[in-house]
Amino acid sequence: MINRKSLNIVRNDSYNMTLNSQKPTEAELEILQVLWQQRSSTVRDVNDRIKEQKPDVGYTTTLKLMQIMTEKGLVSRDTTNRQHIYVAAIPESDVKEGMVRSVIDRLFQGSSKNLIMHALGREETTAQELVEIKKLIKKIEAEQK
Amino acid sequence: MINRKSLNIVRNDSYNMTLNSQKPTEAELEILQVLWQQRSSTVRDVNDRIKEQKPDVGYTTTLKLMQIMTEKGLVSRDTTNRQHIYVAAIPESDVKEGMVRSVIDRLFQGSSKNLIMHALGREETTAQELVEIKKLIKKIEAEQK
DNA sequence: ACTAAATTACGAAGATCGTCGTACTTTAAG
DNA sequence: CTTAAAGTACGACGATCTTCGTAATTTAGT
Repeated sequence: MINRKSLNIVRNDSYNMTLNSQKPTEAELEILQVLWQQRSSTVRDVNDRIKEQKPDVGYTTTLKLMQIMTEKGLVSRDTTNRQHIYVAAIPESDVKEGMVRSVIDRLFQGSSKNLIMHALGREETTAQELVEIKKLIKKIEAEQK
Repeated sequence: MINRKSLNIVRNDSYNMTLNSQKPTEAELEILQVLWQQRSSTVRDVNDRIKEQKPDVGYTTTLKLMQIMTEKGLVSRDTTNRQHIYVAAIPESDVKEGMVRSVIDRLFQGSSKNLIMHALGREETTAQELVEIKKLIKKIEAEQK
């Protein structure tokens, strides 16, 4: 009677323990975007930037989020001065890779190719971009030999 | 004083009203996967399938989820017989497209190409697959002229 | 016809997330 | 030194998601 739920929790916990750094929440991702772009920022900076897209986000909301992200290890901060200076603690590439892989696994049978084919079919790729993609493919093919 | 929060809610509501059909939750997505694959299923069927991956999911959990999904319009069901028969009410392609676009917008500067380049760089594409991709590119290039 | 098993309906609990108000602390300006 | 402005800490709330227990209903087998 103790098992079902607690087992689930345990499994999910360890699952997230592994993937956590790649799975920020929606709001956390927005903050990380700013930090990746600016290299380091104060809460004020981040909040100003986010307000450009979402004008109604309160300052303490961003602050609280960033404090939680510190606990989670998503960001780290320098608290020597009054205005804490935050930096992302996980690389953008890891998050990108984690999210892309998640989409591939959940919707494209685990196949990169399936995702690529889908993306190509979106009618949003210009002729120039197709050339660049072909170039990359050639490079990969060369390496595979 | 009434505004900040309520405005946010309104915006998010209308936002979701539009995207809702493309944004199932995690658990809802798993159920939809089964329905897309089987065309139609009972709750029992779906639950059995999900248990293959997550052995601890209770039957009533799946049932409740599917009832909620019915309210949301994500699935529809035939209730003439005792065992209700469920089918997905939104096409897999819409959900795929919605999620791919979301990833592109949030992590790849809105550029399909950036996502494709990233996916290509994952070292998981075989030579054969690259050939197929090139074939598709050629086809698109032909259409673009 | 009766009981056991299977099914549906539904309320409620526990988690997480995003939100903010408020209290406290620090700094800077006069 | 006092005070106003700006920053941090933190508790709490509402929404949403996932979970399950329990009650009510239907079916099937004997």
